[in-house]
Amino acid sequence: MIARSVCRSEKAVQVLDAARALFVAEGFGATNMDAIASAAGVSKATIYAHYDGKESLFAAVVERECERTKARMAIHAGAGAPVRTLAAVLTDFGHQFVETLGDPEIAGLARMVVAESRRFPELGRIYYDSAPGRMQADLTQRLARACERGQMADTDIETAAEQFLSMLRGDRYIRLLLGLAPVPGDGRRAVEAAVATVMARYGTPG
Amino acid sequence: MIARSVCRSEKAVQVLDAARALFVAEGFGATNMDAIASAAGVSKATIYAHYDGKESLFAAVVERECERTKARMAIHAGAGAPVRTLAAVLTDFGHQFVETLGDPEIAGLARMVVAESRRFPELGRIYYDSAPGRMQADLTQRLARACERGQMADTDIETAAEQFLSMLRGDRYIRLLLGLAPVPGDGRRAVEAAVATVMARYGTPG
DNA sequence: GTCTATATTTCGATAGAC
DNA sequence: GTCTATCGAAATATAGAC
Repeated sequence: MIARSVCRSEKAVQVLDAARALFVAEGFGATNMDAIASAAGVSKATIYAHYDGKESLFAAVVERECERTKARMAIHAGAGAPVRTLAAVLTDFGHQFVETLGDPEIAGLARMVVAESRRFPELGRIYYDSAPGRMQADLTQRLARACERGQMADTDIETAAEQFLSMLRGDRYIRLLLGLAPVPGDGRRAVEAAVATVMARYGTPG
Repeated sequence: MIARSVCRSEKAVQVLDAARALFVAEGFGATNMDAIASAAGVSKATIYAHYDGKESLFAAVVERECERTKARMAIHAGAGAPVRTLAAVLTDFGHQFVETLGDPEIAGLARMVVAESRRFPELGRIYYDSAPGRMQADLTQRLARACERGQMADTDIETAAEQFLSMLRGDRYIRLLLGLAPVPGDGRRAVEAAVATVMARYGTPG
């Protein structure tokens, strides 16, 4: 399957980049097509030659960002010993996840999609499947493998994954969505605390 | 201190009610003053007689909703025995909290504030202090009392409170913000699981 | 495909009568 | 305070030349 981005001309990509920056910074309603054209270095007519209109352009921006996010959110397995402790797996995963959450591009996309999910309901679903749903699926799979190794009590791993991800998000996620300043150093502390709690509840004594 | 709402005339309240419904349903950008006037049964000029403009009206709506939310989010202590187990306190708190989250008015406010927090940064702070921050403070206080009774290990109760609240929100909260359909029965399950996890980590053996 | 210039609509805000 | 009627700006979208 060929990604649609490859099919886009150079100017079309410039438009998409400029639109992304403005939509993320100002929101859909507060961004106008003149500003996008100006930022992209093209005329408005050129935008309309490539996209059906403002709403269509917005959808294209979100869909491309979701594809990018999938790639950026890929959590890499640690390069340590072939078999690692559950705590090590969770800690590694947690730090990567929290760092990703703090990324302005990732956070900006989340805010933008939440902001406009009333006007574009289908984009909410696309985003959910690309980011939160994907992390949930990824972590659940890792926990399943830990179960097979006897590192976890044989419980509801879906719930365990959701709880761990939720604790990693914590208050930080809400504050991010609201545009409030992050508490420095908060992320690392949250990872350690979340790992400790998951281990206390789901870890095997051995 | 006298609440500002008491000072508002009847028409001003009609406007506020109509504006709330439309802003929540359509967002700030997609709502126009004609629609608000029409829904409120007044003329546009009347709106401008009571509010400085669209942005000012929006701020008034959010501020009033935050005040209402404070009242609706008040979690009532259980009317059971004078001294209750930690698990009972958490379960009671959790069910009330999850039910509140599912309330369309509460959820609608959250979506609306997140959506417009770029344009109105100060409203993000007001909302945070009224709702998530308030719940965090409330629960922390309850945990402090549980500590004094020896029902909890003497650990970081701020973190314990944040973890519990985060697990209660879980995926539900994100789905809510994105306008996705809730999973039925999901809330009750989440409460039980969150209580079990907190007890495993922070509960005293006794 | 791309540009300049313009058409057309929508919408926030106001003037003036009562 | 409230209404009807309207102004004027802003913004989406398009026409027509190159």
